[in-house]
Amino acid sequence: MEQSLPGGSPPDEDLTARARIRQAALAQFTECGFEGTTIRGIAAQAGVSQGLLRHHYGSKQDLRDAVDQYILDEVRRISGLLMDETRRGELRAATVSREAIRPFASYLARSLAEGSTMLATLFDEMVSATEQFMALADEDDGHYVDRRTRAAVYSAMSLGVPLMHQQLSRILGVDTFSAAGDRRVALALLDLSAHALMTRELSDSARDALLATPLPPEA
Amino acid sequence: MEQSLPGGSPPDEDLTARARIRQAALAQFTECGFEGTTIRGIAAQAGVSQGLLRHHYGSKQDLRDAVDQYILDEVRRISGLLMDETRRGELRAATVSREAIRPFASYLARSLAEGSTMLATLFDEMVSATEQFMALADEDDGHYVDRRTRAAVYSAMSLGVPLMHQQLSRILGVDTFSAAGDRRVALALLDLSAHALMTRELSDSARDALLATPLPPEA
DNA sequence: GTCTATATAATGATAGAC
DNA sequence: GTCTATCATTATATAGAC
Repeated sequence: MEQSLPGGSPPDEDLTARARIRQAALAQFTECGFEGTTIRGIAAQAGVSQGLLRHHYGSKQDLRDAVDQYILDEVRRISGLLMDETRRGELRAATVSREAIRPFASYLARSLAEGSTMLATLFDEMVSATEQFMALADEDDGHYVDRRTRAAVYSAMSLGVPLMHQQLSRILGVDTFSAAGDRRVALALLDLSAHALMTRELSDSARDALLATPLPPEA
Repeated sequence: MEQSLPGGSPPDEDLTARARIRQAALAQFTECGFEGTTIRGIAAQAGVSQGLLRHHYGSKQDLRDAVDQYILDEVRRISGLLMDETRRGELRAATVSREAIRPFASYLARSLAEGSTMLATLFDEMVSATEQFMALADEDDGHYVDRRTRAAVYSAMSLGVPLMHQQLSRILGVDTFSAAGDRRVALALLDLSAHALMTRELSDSARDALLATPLPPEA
C-alpha cells in the first residue's frame, strides 16, 4: 500500500548527485523564487560544485524546467491516487495522499504564480477536478456565474494557502508546513467548504449592488 | 464623494519625479517581484536616471520599504472606507471602494507572499475584519476549528486570486485585472460565499477520516 | 534635483584538468 | 562524474559635475 509515496522529500545523503541537485533546486526555488535563487546556492545546498550542476542540467532555466517536469510527474501521480480514492469514498486514504502532496504544493503554487506554462496544465486539471466535484452537489440554484468560473476562482484561492505560508503560520502560531499545522489548515478548509459565509439574502443584495454600478472606463 | 480615490494609478507625466519613481517601482515589483526587478528598469520606466532614483530613495531595499509604506497607507485608507460603507450597508459604495483597491491588491498579495513584515499588519487586519464578519452570520454549530483560524485561512485564500492572475485570466478568457474581469471574479467570490461546496454529512465524514489518521512523524 | 561616469560586487556561463 | 579556475555580463552602489 505504501508503494511509492515519497514521505517527506528524503534529505538523504545517499541520493545521486543529480537527484540532490534537483532536491536543492526545488527547495531554493520554493523559498526564494526563481530570480532570487542562485546556482551557487543550489550547488552549496546539494554539496556539489557549480560545474557539476552545469554538467547535469544545462542553464539555470533548464534546471527550472527539469524541476517543473519532476513536479508535474509527481503531483499528477499523487493527485491521481487522491482522486481515485476520493471517488471511491476512501476518505482515509485521501488524507494520506494529501500528506504526500504537501511537500510539492508550495513549489507548485509559486511556480504557477510566476506564470509557469509547463505547470499550467496542472492548474487546468485542478479546475476541472473542482468543477466535477461541484457538479455533484450543485442544484444549480441562484448562482451568479457559471460553474467553471467558480471552480477556477476556488482553485486560485486554494493556492493562496501555501503562498501565504509565512503570514498564516504567524497568525496561527504553528508552522503550516508541519504535519500538525497542515492538518489544522485542512480542517479549516473543510469547515469553510461546509458552511456558507453569508446568507443568500446578503449575497443577492451585494450582487445587485455590484451589477447596478457601471463599469469604470479602463485606464 | 470622489474625494481621493485614485482611480487607476495615474500614468500622468505631470507627477513629480519622486512619485513617478514610486509608481514605476510599484509596477515592476508587482510584475517581476523584488529580486526580479532592477533599478535600471524602474528608472527607465519612470523616465529618470539611476542617479536620481538613488538621490530620492536610498538603496533598492529602501525603495521597497517606501513602496510598502505607500501601499500600507493607501490600502488602510481605502479599506477603512470600504469597511465603514459595508457596515452601514452601503453595498453600492463598497463596490466603488473595491474598484479603488484593485490596483494595489496584486502588490499587496505579492509582498505578503514574499514575507513583508511591514505589510504583515495589513494581513492581521484582514483576518480580524473577516473574523468580525464571520461572527455576524455564525451560529457556531458544527465548526471544526476556531473562528480566527477560519478567518486566517480564508484571508490567505483570498490573496490567491490576484497571485494567480495569469492562470485565472487564461482559464476565464478575460484579464482579471481589467474592470470587467475583476467584476466576474467578484461575482464568483460572492457566489462561493453564499453556497456551501459540500454537504455537512460529507464534510463530517472527511473530518472524521482526517482525525482518525495518525499524524506522520515530522521529517 | 538631475544627470553622467565609474567602482565594486555578484551572477550565470564556460573551459579544461582529473 | 566531479572538480577548480576564469570569463563576460549585469547589478547595485558611489562620486561628482551641472
